[in-house]
Amino acid sequence: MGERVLPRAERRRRTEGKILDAARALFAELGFERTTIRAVAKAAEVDPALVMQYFGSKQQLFQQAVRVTPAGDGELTAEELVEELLGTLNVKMGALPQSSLAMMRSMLTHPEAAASARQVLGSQIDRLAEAIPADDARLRAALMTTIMLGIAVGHQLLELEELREVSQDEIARLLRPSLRALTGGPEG
Amino acid sequence: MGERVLPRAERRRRTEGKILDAARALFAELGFERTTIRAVAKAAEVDPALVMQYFGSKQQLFQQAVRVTPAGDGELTAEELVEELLGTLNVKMGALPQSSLAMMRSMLTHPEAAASARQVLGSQIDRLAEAIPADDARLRAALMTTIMLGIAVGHQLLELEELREVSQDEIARLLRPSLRALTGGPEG
DNA sequence: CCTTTCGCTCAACGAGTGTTGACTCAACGA
DNA sequence: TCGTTGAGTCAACACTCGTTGAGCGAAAGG
Repeated sequence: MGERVLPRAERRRRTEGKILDAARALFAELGFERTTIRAVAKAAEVDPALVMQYFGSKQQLFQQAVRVTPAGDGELTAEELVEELLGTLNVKMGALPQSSLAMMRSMLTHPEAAASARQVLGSQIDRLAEAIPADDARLRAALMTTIMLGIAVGHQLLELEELREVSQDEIARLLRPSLRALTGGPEG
Repeated sequence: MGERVLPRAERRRRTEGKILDAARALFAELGFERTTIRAVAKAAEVDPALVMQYFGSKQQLFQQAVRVTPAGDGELTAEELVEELLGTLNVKMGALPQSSLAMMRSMLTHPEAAASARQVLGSQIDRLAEAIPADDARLRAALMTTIMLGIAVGHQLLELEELREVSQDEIARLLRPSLRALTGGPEG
């Protein structure tokens, strides 16, 4: 019945994938501490010992699960910058990748997730700062980044109803002037 | 030397206070999961069993530790509203109360802390919405609240250097136009 | 064919956790 | 003065967790 016998390499690849998917989902929902190897194994329909054998430790499993693709590069104008930030909002609304949610969920309580978050946010700040023509560009970039962080936390993790019951377009429309106010200009 | 004998009631009061202070500090630094009853007891120079005897369970100790004083009331204009938000920033910068930090630290990973955070943020949203003359007042209030949440998380919990190395006044000055943009007016 | 490799499971260990009950002893009340 | 209360301690239980090592059975390779 459909249960084809797979070559070893392919079988391994699929099992690893199932474990990583299960780990990402649980880390994203519960955070590092409340997620147990046993629960991951059960969700992946696998023995707990296999998870250890493949990933070494819970810590390394977490690292693999939250490994994130570095953001793009390229010169930006201030306006493009705002639209890009609001664009990530679109992604966030629908389905921010489980790996990012997993990192965010644990960033306040798991030291390694915190370090990872600082690095991701830091590089986003660097990127934004390049596009802001002001001597306090880094501070402005940091404020824009933490603003988006707050929205993501409130919407995705705390699931505030006031944000959940409206469309991403409406949020983007209201947020645009607030971000624009930070993109530069001495009167800002 | 100086170790006066205290009446029972006073002695109890002080011991409870020491335990609560230690609990708040540890919950604020480590979050709910990583904070152990034993560590709280050690920091309070007390036996772990006494913590249980006084507070019933780790859960109830946490509830007592994060119990927060409800925010003030009163009518506000839109401008006063922005200044009040930026004012809480001043408090946050220096020493946001340990009880609030404890709640925030755990709000992404501890269900009860999440519920408490939703309630606190929700009542702040209600309060702000009353001062905003627009039909999407609640959404605007929610955005302002999550913006401040993002700043607090980035500054107090993630300790982003870009925010830590500047004064609260400078942050307030840059943030003011962004918040003003949300206080009302059909032009967004 | 036989041997080796390896995906995978089983059972267990050791450490740390929240929590409990029996106990000690000084402050209290009559 | 004497029994009672209650603050505080000690040792342990029951449980869960991450982690490990031995072993099984099928695929791989010659």
